[in-house]
Amino acid sequence: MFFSIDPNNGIAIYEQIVRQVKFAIADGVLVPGQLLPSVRTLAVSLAINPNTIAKAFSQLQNDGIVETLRGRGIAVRGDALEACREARCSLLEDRLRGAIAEALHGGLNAREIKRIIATQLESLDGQVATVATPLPSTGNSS
Amino acid sequence: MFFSIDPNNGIAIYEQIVRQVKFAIADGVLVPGQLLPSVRTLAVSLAINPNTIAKAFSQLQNDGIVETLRGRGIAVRGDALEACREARCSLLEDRLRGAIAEALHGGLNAREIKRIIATQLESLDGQVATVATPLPSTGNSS
Amino acid sequence: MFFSIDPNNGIAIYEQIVRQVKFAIADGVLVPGQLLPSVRTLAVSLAINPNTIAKAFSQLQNDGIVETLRGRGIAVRGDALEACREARCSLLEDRLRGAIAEALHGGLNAREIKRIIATQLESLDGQVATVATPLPSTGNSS
Amino acid sequence: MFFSIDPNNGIAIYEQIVRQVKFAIADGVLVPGQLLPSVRTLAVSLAINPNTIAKAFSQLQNDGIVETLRGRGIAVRGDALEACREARCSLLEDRLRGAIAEALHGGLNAREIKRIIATQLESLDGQVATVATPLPSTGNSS
DNA sequence: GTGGTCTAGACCACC
DNA sequence: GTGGTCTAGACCACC
Repeated sequence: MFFSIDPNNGIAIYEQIVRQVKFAIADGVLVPGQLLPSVRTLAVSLAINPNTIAKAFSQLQNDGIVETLRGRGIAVRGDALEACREARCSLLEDRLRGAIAEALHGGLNAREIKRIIATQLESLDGQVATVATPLPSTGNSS
Repeated sequence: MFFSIDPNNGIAIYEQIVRQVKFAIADGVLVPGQLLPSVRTLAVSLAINPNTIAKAFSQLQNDGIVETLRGRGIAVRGDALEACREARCSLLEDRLRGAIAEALHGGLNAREIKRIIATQLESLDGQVATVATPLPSTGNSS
Repeated sequence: MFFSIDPNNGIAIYEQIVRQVKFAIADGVLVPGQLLPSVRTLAVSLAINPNTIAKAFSQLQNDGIVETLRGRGIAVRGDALEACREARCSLLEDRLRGAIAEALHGGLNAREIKRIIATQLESLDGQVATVATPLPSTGNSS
Repeated sequence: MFFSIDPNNGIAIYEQIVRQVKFAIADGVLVPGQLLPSVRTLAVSLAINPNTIAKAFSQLQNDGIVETLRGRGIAVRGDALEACREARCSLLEDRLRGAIAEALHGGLNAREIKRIIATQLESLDGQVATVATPLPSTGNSS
């Protein structure tokens, strides 16, 4: 499964799911027409109540990202890719901006922030390298 | 006032206050022995309910950062500086790490993340400079 | 209370609430800035689960009709009136159109439908006359 | 085929089929003794799951409108005409009454409702005429 | 099997 | 007091 939920990171669980579905579409992991994992399947595999999953999917439907096929499941809409790419950018930028703003406001200067970020990127990049960077020939991706 | 509260950034308001008090101490804006602004003063100036301020101060007391001086107010403890410096680092690192982790997990690679961060640093650094460090020549602002 | 819910009329309860809130705003019964009845209050007075009320209010927020004032309640937005007037028209027209289409398709002709409608209007109009037609000078309101 | 199903009009699909069968009988399009189209035929022509058709037919049997002729199919019962005429009236009246009640409750007065109805009758009557009344010489279909 | 709706009841943050 | 989120479990319509 391509979702990883942290129930204590301050972001509501259903919101984490909404974001990750959008990211997966933006990334091509979920393609237009494809069915999302079912509410019950996700609920079991993430150990989360089905209502919470349903709430996330309902919001994705409101956002025009998915559509329900009665009795069959919930599918990625044909026009979702572009919207998800834009959403991913703005969602991630917002979060990074918030974190950086707090760091600056909290008394760190740009150099210290950059050093922290570089450290985090190194340690985190390794963990997801096999998933997120399947192109070994990129050369200097960092 | 050195607090800036965003009621919609996902972090609880009382938690934002706790963090910013710790940052102010780590930064030397608040020094050991100094009284915090009163609950009422802060509530009015931030347009926030006094209960929320009180909850933040209560948590600061639990964290061993401040102490109540009966009849006088709430003061920064003598041993708070070191704890706040450590807390600042870990709090900010945690938040930055979370944001970066989501970005990597969401399909951005390190280069793209660095570009976004550089952009945010440029735009934010300018804004904060005028707000957070208004006294370039002061030397001993406390 | 200005809501009347029928749990068995085929329309979801939360959807009935959404419609009636919009109608109340369109009608001036709820005015911009005014707080909606609280979730708990409505739940008790309508004998409906609070979650169902909350779901309705959440959809009203998605529709841009209301906004939540943290800790105070949910208020009608300043720009809700026009949107609700338009929504009322289209929602009611859709439902009337559906009913008429079924009647025509089911073998009634326009004259029979008009007769039924006239009968219903007479009996129903009387019931709500004091609420819905406060203008005695209209002359031929029917 | 004399059925037109709208999967999104709020009425359950099987219920739409039940109603339309009754209307067809009331209208003489289906006569006592006549076989209904088979479950499979209807399922294909309406692009609906056979289970849904079967559920509708089962309810028609419970309502005493049709009977199963073993090995031959499902036929309109000899005494169905009168029951369907009554059912048609009450079903359509109920729906029209519901729509009108909501319109009155929602703040429209009888005059506005009548104007909407007249508009709908005009536009719908034309469309339905070509489908439901294949008699080009009728002249005054209302 | 699928999602949609609803009830019942809990905890949280904020006023 | 206020709304927001979450869990647990039920029933429905449709496939």
